[in-house]
Amino acid sequence: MILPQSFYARDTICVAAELLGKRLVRVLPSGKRIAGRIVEVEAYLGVEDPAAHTFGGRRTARNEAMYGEAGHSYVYFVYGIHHCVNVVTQTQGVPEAVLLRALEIVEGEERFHDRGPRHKWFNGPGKLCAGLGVQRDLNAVRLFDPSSGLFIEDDFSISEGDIVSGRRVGVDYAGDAAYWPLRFGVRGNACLSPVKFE
DNA sequence: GGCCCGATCGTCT
DNA sequence: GACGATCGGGCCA
Repeated sequence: MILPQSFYARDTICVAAELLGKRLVRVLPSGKRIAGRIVEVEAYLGVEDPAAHTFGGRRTARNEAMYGEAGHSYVYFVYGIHHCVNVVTQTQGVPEAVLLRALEIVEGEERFHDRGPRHKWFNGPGKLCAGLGVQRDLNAVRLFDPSSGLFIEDDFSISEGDIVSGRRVGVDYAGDAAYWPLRFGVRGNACLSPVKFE
């Protein structure tokens, strides 16, 4: 049911595409379970990717989790307001990851009914973290371990024809790399982030 | 629906 | 001291 660590220790683009349809589960300190189907992701290809935090081998306290074992989380804080969560891929020392950008809720809906239309509850990386209560205390945790409070379960697989790809969002500083087709989504899903795939 | 803009602070130089 | 792997509100259509 829970995806094994070996799922993540592979080519980052493959992991990104195969994460679509899987179930991201958050168990809050209260024991309450919230889960959503992953419908949008972005791949970040490590030292050779100008859009990645680890471009050129940059290694700091913040991005240390990206250099760690596959299947760990990488949570960081942006714009002074939001958190974003990634899944670390590849082997130790190869700092690649997949950013989780949007979910379709499947468990715990009642908690969100006062937050506007359902398809906007998790349609962006910042809202995804806010909705699940993901902050830096969940950085570098094991996503293949149910005791982490954040883990990923097998659920659906999306066939290649139902996956759309496009440019990545918010990385214009990376030049051409912003246009590499490393964002993947479930075709036609209402819960995708607002930025269109081209 | 789309475009513009301000918020707000951790992180790195 | 500058900037960001974002969001929501305001405005216009």
